[in-house]
Amino acid sequence: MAGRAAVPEVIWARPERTGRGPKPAFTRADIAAVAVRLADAGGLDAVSMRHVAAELGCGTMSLYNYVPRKEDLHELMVDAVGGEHELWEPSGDWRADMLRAARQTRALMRRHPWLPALMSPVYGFSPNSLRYLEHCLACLDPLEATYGTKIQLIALLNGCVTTYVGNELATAERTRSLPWSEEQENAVRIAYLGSQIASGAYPRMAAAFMEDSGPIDLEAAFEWMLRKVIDAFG
Amino acid sequence: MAGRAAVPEVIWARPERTGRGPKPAFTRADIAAVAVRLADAGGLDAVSMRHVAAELGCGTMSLYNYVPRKEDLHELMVDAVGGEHELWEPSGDWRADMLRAARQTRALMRRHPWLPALMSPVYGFSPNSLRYLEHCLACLDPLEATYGTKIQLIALLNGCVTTYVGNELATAERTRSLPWSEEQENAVRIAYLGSQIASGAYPRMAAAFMEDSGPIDLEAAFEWMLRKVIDAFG
DNA sequence: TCCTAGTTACGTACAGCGTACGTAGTGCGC
DNA sequence: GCGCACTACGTACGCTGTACGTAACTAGGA
Repeated sequence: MAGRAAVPEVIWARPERTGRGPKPAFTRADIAAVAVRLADAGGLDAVSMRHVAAELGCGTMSLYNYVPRKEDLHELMVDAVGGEHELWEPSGDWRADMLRAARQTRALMRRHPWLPALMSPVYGFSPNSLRYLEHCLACLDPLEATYGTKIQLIALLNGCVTTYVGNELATAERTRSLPWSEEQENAVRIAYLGSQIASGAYPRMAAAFMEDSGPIDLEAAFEWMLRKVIDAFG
Repeated sequence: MAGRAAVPEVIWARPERTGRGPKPAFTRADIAAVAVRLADAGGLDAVSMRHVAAELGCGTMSLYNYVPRKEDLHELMVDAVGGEHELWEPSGDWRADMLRAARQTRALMRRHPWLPALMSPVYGFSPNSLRYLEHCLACLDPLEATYGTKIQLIALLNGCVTTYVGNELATAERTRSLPWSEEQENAVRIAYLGSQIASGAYPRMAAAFMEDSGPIDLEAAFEWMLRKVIDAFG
């Protein structure tokens, strides 16, 4: 009879404390905050059950009283930073509001570079995710469309932002614990790409390389992408 | 002096064999094929260096002669399945060609459900990725735009497909090694979502739930999303 | 032709991971 | 006040990636 439940559980459905026995020493918010801090400082790899427990000042296995599986810890983290979303009074211009939401999400992800890697539709039910989704729907009130369409718009936009920022951050995160720098890694990859292009097998890529459109403006590219997606909805 | 290089390396820049010493027992293609087979059968978790080596019939550490880091094994895998892309003669209608490419990518990801998780811009330099990118650029010849814009279009489209299919597959992959089924997990999450919505805190989500738009047609939603994005480019 | 240097092959070992399980101790509800 | 549900946590298992050392092998240079 001991042991973990053999049936799936949503951590949000599990009450934080049940009233019997010693008072829990921490809240979920405490735990999430510690995990987020560790991830911000040392990347997702720094978030291990042992490490989080040590930082909280308790034994490793005690953590399992609060967080049945590591995945739930991730869910707590996503929800915690989701709380950083600052909502606003919908302006009546849904396009502008969607832009604003996307920019905010991007800022959030740059503050917490591990976030894109944890983004999963599975985590879409956390309190702060629901709060954010409801807010976006409110912003979309002026758009004449079914809720189904609106939710698709939100999902598509979030997906694009996640992909976009994830790409921006991928190398940085990847090289965090490696003995060489992001610049070195990029240089090596670009050198290889150049050698391939020089082989003549990829004429259009070669042309793209020659195009020399000046320094890439990540900011502008992001805005451009957002507008394309938003415009697609009328 | 012994030990691995302290400088980044691209596996594709490293020759498959150098001519001295015993002949290698396997090719990269062999290794990639085994890893892909394991991942198809048991998910990404089944792809460990030990497991792959065992399947190849060699010692674990021998594998490191071919693949310096596990990450490179992933890169091999992505490239290997990228080879499954069947290219075609550009039709002259770039919209149709992009649709075709996206559908093919989706099919590829459904055949190899671990693929979305490994999709990273970092792997964009593998031979088959370059081949695919060049092909897409050829399809976009009729579109009047800079190569920079075209590459952005391709990236955006790939990102959307990855996000979309990744979302479709996330739960399935996640529950693969769990003691309960995808359906059970979904049921629990939806039950929780329902309880939250019933609380009245999310009126628009409640309305969305009530909307009852009939059974969700994933296929149609995917096509719809593609058209939206493609149409955004004119 | 032989020698040697660069490879391949692979066993051992280490640090770290998630977490199952067992055992104490604590305090609320009956 | 009794009992039970809960917290706390040490130990242990099987797994991971991979550093390192050693033995076998073979192509290139003398």
